[in-house]
Amino acid sequence: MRKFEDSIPLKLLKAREVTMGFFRPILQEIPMTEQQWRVIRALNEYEELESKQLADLCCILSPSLTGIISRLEQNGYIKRRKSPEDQRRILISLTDKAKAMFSELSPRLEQRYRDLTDKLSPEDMDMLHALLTKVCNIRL
Amino acid sequence: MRKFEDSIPLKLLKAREVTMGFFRPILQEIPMTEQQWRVIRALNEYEELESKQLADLCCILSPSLTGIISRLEQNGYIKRRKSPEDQRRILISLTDKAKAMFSELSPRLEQRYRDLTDKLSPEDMDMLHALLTKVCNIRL
DNA sequence: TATATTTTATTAATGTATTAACTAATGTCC
DNA sequence: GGACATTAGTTAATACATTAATAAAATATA
Repeated sequence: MRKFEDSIPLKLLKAREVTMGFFRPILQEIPMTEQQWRVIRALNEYEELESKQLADLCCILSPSLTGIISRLEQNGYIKRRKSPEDQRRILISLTDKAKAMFSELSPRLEQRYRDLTDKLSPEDMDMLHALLTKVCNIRL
Repeated sequence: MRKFEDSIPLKLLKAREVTMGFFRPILQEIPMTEQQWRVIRALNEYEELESKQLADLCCILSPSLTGIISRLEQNGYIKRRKSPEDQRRILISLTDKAKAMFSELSPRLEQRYRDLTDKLSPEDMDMLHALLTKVCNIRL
């Protein structure tokens, strides 16, 4: 039988832990959780998003996102408005404060990302991206 | 600048979500959380473990493990005793009830694991294992 | 040997994960 | 136009994640 440590889900978890170790110290300075930062980063790229789109992109379930959104709003990092066409939908975007914070933090985090990816060869990185994409597209 | 979705940590998270989707329905029948099952699986393989070893193997932080252990104990799945040499350490092992439950559940979960890994070629699986091992060994 | 330091495990406080149940708005069918 | 199902978002309940602080046992040091 396969060994405990040879499980793909467990190795994915550990790998993620290792990689997040590169970024957590910087995020703590704000402080900002990794989930909050994921939301900020997605909104920085897509300007305005519905709650569901945000959940999908960030890999966060709706009930969790509800709390994350409201905390980010309390801290002045995001704005919310109802969609004109569909009153159920909520449209979310960054405040100027969030954009400023993003500009401050982003370069340092990008540098860390380079530090991280530099530990693997470019070929390994490409292969890793490709394999993870394949895994993400597996359907039960 | 690299796109939001191209982040390795995010892809690791999504890949893990996809893979866990194969097992969650079965664990829910007990019910048993994925963290609890990870602890059960580790103990099934190593017989008896200290709390810290368990945390390391399962990739669970000590404060989380404290709660998981006590819940598993309440449900009659694990036993705990103090280490004779070092009164700080706690030694944890499975009860007969847990071993029986493991024998019941394990074959179905192993089948799911095969279903999962069969979606990739053996070469891709080997490559994925190798790359994840490399990532896990990266040090800040 | 008394004190300081380190280590293991826990507690506390806040935030997120997961499932189920719920509300409200939209869409569908007749 | 009203009963129906569908969808987006929230609430509730329980479990886990993360950091900091703590208590107790072992170790190191003076």
